[in-house]
Formats: sequence, C-alpha cells, structure tokens
Amino acid sequence: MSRDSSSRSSVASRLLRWFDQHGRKDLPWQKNITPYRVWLSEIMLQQTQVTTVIPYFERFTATFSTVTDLAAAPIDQVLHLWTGLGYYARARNLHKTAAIVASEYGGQFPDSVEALSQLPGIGPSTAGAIVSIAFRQRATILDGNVKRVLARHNAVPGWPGESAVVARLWEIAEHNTPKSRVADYTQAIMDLGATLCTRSKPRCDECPLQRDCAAFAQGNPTDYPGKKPKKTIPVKTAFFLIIRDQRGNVLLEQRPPTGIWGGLWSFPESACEDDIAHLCQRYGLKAGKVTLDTPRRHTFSHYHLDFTPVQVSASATGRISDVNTTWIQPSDLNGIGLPAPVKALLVEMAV
DNA sequence: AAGACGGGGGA
DNA sequence: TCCCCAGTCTT
Repeated sequence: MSRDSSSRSSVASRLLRWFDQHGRKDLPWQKNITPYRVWLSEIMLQQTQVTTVIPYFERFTATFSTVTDLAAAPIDQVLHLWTGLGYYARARNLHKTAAIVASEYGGQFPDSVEALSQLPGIGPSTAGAIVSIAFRQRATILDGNVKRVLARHNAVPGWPGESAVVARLWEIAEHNTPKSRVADYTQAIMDLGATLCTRSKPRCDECPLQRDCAAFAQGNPTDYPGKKPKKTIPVKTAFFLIIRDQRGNVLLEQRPPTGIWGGLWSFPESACEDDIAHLCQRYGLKAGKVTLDTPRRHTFSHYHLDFTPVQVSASATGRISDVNTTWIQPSDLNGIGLPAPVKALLVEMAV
C-alpha cells in the first residue's frame, strides 16, 4: 500500500486544498507569471530565502523586462545587481543562459525539463519548477523545502547529501506529483515547507499531511531530514590592501572568473604581511607607510576568512601590467559587483 | 561521490 | 556560535 489507511485523499489534493486556503499567492514572481520571471526567481531562490530574494527580484525585473534585455546587458551590471546575494556563479550562469535563450531560442525559454537542464545554472529541480509553474506541465521539483516535507512525511532516514537518500526522495516526489493543477501543487509543497513544515518548530497541528505523517507519528519530526555530518572548517587569513590616491579613490582588482567571489571586484590581497610591499610593485606602486587595521572575520560555508584591512600609503611608479584594476570612489559603488565584506568596508570609508 | 560556492537569519 | 536555506557545477 502506498497510502496509509487513515488517509482519504491523496497528498496532492490535501496540499492543494491547504494552498487554496493558506498558501502565499502574492509573492512578486507569482504575479504576471512568465517563464523569464519564474526562471529568474528560481535561480535567486537557490539556497536563498524568500525575504532576501524579494528586493533583488524587484530590481532585476525593473532593470531587465525580458530575458533578451538581460542578455544584452554587460556582465558587470548583472554582478552589480547581484551584489550581496552570494553564489556569484549563479549570476554568471544567469547571464550565459539569457544569451543562449536570446540567440538560440528566439528569446523564448524551452518548455521541457531536458532542454532546460542543458542551460547553465538550471538543474533538475529548477527545470521542474519552471516546467510546472511557468508551462503548467507535469514536472517534479526537489528543493530543500520539499526534501524536508517528504523526509518527514515518509520518515526517510539519512542526510539528503547522500545520493541514496536524495534518490529515494526523488522517487517519492515524483510519485506525489499530480497530473492536474501541477503549478499550484509545486507552489503548495514549497510553501508548506517554508511556512509550516519548518526546520525548527514545525506547526504540525495546522498541517494537512499530519494524519499520515510518519515523523509526526514517531513524535520526532525535527529529526528529519538527517543532519549533515559536521566537520570543523579551516581558518584562512588575508590582508586587504587599502590604497587611495590624492582624490580619495580606492584601488580595486577584479577577481578571476571562477572561484571565491568570481568576477567581483576586491582589494589587492596578500596572504602574508611580509609580501605587502612586494605586492604593491605588481600594481605599479611603491609602498610607504603601512598601517594594520583590526582584523575581521567573514565566514563561508567551507572556511573562515580572517582578513586584516591594511592602509597603505603608496606612490605610483609605473603602469600596471597583468592585473585588471580600477580606481573607484567609495561614495559611488554603482556598476560593479562587490563581495559583501568589501562593500561594507567601502561604505565605511565613504562616511 | 565529494567538494566548491556567499550571505543572511534564526535559534 | 552553529545551522542551513526555493541547488548546481566541477573534479
């Protein structure tokens, strides 16, 4: 039996009934639904919560009405609008996919999971979201909220980072996906995970799936999904060189296109205090007085970065050769992408 | 299969 | 502090 004897209606029909009464239907991307807007919202919502995404989504759609407009924009403008959202590879892939849709699909997104999955930044879950929500065709998603709902409802043990666990969750997700009202169903199960079936303090008393929820029956819903095995993350250190000219402009360098803060602009960076003078030479500068600021910590998912801002008084000696640099005014940060801690430092300097 | 990849918010 | 979130890509 795929269904508990106490359940009189399917998971999907109970979720849809709950969604009709309690679901959120006025989020920005739920209005004027188009493939472009659904795609943009789904990329932004990867690993990022709704309240964080909303202002970014509004700025993007106000700036770029269509995927073709986005494709025509310089990548620096895209990264600038993405500043603070994190996972900047999403922004680079967003721009690549916009270009492909504009040039190879005439500005119209393809409508199949297979074709969508070929585009940069679109994986199986995002493709399922676009097909089901924007094209209203049967397709399945499995994002963090859905994983949590299904892991609890079926008491699926293990951490979803393990391939066997996520494979089992995909099976369940596909089994539950209805043929009709699939757009509302997709919104409904994400909404349930975001608002009732939350990581901590789930509101099981209000849940339409409570009566056949295995984890609720066990009395331990928050034990699902299984936790990621914790490991201590390393600490890295760096010195950020704050170099200003007579007009107060600050020297920034564009980071390589891949890796941490890929394509974003940051301070010249030294791993070692003794290398600061040597590093300055690379920028065509002769270092004078060096003043160390108090260190700060920025934490990534996989390491801590303890960075020390360093005020360097420097005089120009020649041209810069192999690094892409620019001078900017801390009071005018428009047009370029900045990592959050770099932007914070610049904003402090502008005061 | 495992690691890389940001930043924010809740507890 | 720690956890982890509307995942995907690279190795």
